[in-house]
Amino acid sequence: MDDSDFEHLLRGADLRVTRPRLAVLRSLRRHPHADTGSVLAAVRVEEPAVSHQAVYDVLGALTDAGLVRRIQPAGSVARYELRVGDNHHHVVCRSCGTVADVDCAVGVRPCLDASETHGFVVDEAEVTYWGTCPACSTARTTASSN
Amino acid sequence: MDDSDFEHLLRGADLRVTRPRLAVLRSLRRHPHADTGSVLAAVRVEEPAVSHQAVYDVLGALTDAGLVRRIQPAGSVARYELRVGDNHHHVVCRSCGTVADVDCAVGVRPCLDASETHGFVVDEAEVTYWGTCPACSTARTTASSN
DNA sequence: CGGAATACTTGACTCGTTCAAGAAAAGAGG
DNA sequence: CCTCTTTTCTTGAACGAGTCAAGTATTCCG
Repeated sequence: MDDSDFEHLLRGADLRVTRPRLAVLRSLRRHPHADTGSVLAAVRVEEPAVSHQAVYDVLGALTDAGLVRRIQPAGSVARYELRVGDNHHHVVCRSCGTVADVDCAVGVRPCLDASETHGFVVDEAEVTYWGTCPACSTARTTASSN
Repeated sequence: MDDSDFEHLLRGADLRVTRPRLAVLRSLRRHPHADTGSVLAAVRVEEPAVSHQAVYDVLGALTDAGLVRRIQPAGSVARYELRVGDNHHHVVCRSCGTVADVDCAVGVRPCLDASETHGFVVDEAEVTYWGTCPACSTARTTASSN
């Protein structure tokens, strides 16, 4: 994924190619699962004049176009990632909020066939694994052994 | 689940039995998946003097004690339900936000065994099904056929 | 019934996100 | 290359769920 790929991605989605948009995409390539604030900070390293509203707009437009995916684990602000279309899932650390990708355990569309959905037409099954990340596990063990 | 059950539940969790707490529990019995605002409104029907902060505190205490479960689908405010400990899941309507319960499709702990969790110690797998509820499906079909 | 601990009220405040209006830039067509 | 229309960005204010803090009231143990 280099800049010309990003450009094609944008044009393919009928979106204009702008410096803020390229900067947001580059930032997400470097920092998957970044929240809006982090994206804004990263963007401003290369494009200091970009407004926070522009980042919200860009992330919204990219999400609507399907170029990025928005996730929002309970208790967290919105986070974004470039990896789309492969129905992967996420592990979230209860302690520090860190997010990591998890591939599908059961198959291509795990758990998508719910037993009884009360007449809902289901189009996506999102799995969130909750637990403790390696760093927080270590910290906790170390602390309790003192 | 009557009031004396609620009372035993609270005492069993080392929580004092108070009018606001009973009112919150009754409200959740009547309206599963209610958000804080709805709970507050329902509580005030019977207990007009209860503050919004009290409802936040009560819901927090009940959640910490494991008496209620907090869910928060992306884009929604926090919602609460009395049904705990059975690892059931939820369908959420993309259009109106309505939530319904879904029992486990695969077994008791579906998808809990993620293939590769990057060293995370996973203790829960939360599944959120996204789709369209019956009411919104009907509305959409009707509108487009005009 | 009295006293310590817990729970609630009040009111201010934070922060992620959205709204609105006008200025700037992209890119199609000439 | 230039102009015009549309989209995108800037600026600045506002919203709302949730939290913080200090003081008052309630629960319930002994």
